[in-house]
Amino acid sequence: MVTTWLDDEQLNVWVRLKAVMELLPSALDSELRRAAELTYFEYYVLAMLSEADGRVLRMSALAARTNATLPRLSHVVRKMAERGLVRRTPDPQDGRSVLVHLTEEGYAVLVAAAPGHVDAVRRYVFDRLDDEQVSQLGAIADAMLDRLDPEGVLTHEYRRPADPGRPAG
Amino acid sequence: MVTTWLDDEQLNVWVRLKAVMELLPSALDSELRRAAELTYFEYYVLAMLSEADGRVLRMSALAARTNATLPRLSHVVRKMAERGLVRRTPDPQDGRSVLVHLTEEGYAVLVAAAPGHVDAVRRYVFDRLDDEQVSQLGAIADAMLDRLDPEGVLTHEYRRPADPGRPAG
DNA sequence: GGCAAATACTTGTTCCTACAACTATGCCTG
DNA sequence: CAGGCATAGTTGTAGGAACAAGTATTTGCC
Repeated sequence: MVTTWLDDEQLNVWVRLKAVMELLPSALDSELRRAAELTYFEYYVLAMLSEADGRVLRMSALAARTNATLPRLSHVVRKMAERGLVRRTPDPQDGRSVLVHLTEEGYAVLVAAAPGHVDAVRRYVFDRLDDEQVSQLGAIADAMLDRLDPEGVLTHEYRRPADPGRPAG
Repeated sequence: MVTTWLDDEQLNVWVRLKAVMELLPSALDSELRRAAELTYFEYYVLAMLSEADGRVLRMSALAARTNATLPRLSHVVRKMAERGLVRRTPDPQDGRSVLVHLTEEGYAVLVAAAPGHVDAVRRYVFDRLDDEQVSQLGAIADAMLDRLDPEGVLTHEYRRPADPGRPAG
């Protein structure tokens, strides 16, 4: 371990980055709960399913895309199934696996929630950034992800030219 | 509500920013738990106290600096007091308030944990960024904080010229 | 083809956090 | 110098996530 301290500018930047990481997710979570009775996490479960072929994913694939542990996802999906947002079926290919399907109702809930969520993302993130800063932020995030997620599990296929599928966000 | 969709680049950047916000805090939390038996939150409780005059803060001031609710902080501080990391005393100025003091032991734990934590921050955040990107990131975070924390409660005094106090992180 | 190991999930427990209700102290107003 | 209101914390309860253990299915190997 090298124990080099951060210089003053780095320390300053870190304090602000840390503040953003604490405030932004909870701000978005609040808006989703209020407007759509969805948690931030549940929203992205629906979003990931909506982007998948046939709107179906196996539990483990869904867990990877949402950065969830399997136990956590299992509990959440059970409750979402009780609400009718998703449906679970056994995988005919592999009896150990469970397929999670996005229902019509779940898709409708996502479509209803998406504009408000996207609007919140714009307000909090993009409104005050010019085009150059947006592309700078992309490069910076990429650099960090080299260390944090070298496999690109979470960025999925978003490191290639953008997937225009809607709704995403 | 305006319901403008994000353009492709914005969507791409958002996916990556979101990934950073999910992975980075938990990566830092893991390292602190492993190396120092401190949560990310507890570490910053100690850090905020260490930077305060006399290494003392009132509960409400500490809650503001750590972005915690008072109930949450109350529980955590009670446990940290049981471990001997902090000490609580009534405020002679105001009988409603409680002063939280950093103990020598708490300071020692912070000093022992800081190098590893700072090292992790460097590895995950700064190592792959050049000086220009660091300053870009500072400006970008500032822009977001205009909306997220207009009062600057969390950035405290870090928007002014850097406070060289060590250890911070 | 049968046994061991690996995979894919589920269930149960524990810890942590948020929200709500409560207590105690200080302030302010008539 | 009351009575009412605001402030500062604590405690209790309920929901969410992490970790550990258990179940079922498939795969690999002799």
